[in-house]
Amino acid sequence: MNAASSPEEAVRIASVNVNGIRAAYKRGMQQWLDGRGVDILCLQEVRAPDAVVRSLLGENWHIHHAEAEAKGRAGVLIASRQEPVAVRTGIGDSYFDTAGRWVEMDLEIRGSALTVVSAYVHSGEVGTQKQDDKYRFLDALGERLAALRDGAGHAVVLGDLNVGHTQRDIRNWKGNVKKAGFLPEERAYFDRFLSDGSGFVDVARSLAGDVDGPYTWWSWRGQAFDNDTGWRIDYQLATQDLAARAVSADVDRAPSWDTRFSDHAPLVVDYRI
Amino acid sequence: MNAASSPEEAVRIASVNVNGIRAAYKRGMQQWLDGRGVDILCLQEVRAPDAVVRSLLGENWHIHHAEAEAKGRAGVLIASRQEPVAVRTGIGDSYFDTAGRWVEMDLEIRGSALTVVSAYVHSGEVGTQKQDDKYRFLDALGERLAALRDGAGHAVVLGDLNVGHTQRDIRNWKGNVKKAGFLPEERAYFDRFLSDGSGFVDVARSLAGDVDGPYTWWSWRGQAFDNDTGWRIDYQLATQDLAARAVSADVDRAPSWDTRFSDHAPLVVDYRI
DNA sequence: CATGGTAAG
DNA sequence: CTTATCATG
Repeated sequence: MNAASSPEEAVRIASVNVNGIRAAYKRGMQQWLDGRGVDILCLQEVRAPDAVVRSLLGENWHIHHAEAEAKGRAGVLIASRQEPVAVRTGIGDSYFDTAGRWVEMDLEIRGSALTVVSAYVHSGEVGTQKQDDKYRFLDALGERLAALRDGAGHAVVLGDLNVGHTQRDIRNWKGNVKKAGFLPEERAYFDRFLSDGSGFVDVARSLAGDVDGPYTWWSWRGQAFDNDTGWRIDYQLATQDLAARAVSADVDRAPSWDTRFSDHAPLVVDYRI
Repeated sequence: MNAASSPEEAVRIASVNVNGIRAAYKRGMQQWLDGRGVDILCLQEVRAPDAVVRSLLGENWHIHHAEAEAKGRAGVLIASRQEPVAVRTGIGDSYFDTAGRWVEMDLEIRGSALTVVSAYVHSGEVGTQKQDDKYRFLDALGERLAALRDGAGHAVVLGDLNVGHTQRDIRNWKGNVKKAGFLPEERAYFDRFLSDGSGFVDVARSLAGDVDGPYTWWSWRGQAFDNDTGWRIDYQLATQDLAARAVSADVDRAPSWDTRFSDHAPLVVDYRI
């Protein structure tokens, strides 16, 4: 784990799929947060009513939270130490307006405009409506990326995007080419999202280089965590100028199975703004 | 807790609402059973598939188990160390044939015929269908008691009958006169079941005498267990001759909250047959 | 293998 | 406050 506060002139942004914030807090998420000096905390799969979320996170945040219509499902939020300029809910396709999968926050950081998006893409399941919904959501995500790229300020779209982009992003890629999360059609979306000219950079991959992982999700089942049989499906996709200002990207993999507070690990990036 | 095996020439019959046999085993039911020398074990609210039940109880029982049609609900069984002469499922009213609330086992104990019934009466809820079902089940129970009384051998109808008979059977009877489990109409059934001429005796009451309790159920909530705010709703109703042969009736109240394996305590009776 | 909601107790 | 099931991940 890194220093307890972000470096001078840097903003620390963390993305975590908490898989139920109540369970995560029971398992020690607060201790992680206390030691991490996060400026902007972005969560996915919050799975709790707003009042519960606010009482868990405490008073010292400006929270923008979008619950799903279905109780106990999905839910995304952005919690900022600094007051936001604006907040929005919804990816632009009204079909997803009550899905609890997309929130945006505009901030002004030392004179620079920054838009942060916390996103939770569908898990999907081949041959079901869920997979259709996932593609439709990814379509909308592509459109929103283009609009953000064409905007004035910095932007970072982060969260659980539920797709492994390349063979380096999944431990057992050969066994998963027909599974939701590593389908060729899903991966092609990410080829487009991250192509030259897309205006966006996969910050963790850019800083880690051409290596396997680092993974951000491991099944609870079996020995997946202990064997590091994981998937890199949590991302921070930053506009080019912002990505160039990223000085570190860390996956806070827990030291052991029983110290995990979620099946996902936090992805923490420091941006020098 | 009593001696580890039943006295010579006595048969030890235990009744327990386990509130889910899997949870009960996790909480240490096996240790209770190991130390108790039970000859005939009668369970209610088993709430598990037959294969799971048999693997938990092990090989050394003759088990007659009636699951409910609805998975994870109700379920009663009788497990005997000795091979039964016959087994039956169902109280006689076919409406309850798949309810998982009534099983019978005929045994021959040193030349005497003994019928054991494990019963799980509905909890009921005032003003709902559940209360109607409870009364209908109690009607059938009354008819079956009469038939057993008129039969040749000994009989004991035991289990979670979900009614407190008298003011001595509920800690807070005044607060519960309008609650299912202590309604005048429900209590009147027990007046009839246990009247002179009914042929049946409430063994635990008969041996305990005119005292408060001993209770057999305490809500999981609050301090009900620690304060002994309980209900006596688990019974062994024995035919007169058999009841006269009961030498002890013990409620195995756990020493502390966290050593309970169910919200009900076992009711263990030794019959000198 | 975990999450939360649910019906039931 | 606990049980098991359920849909979801």
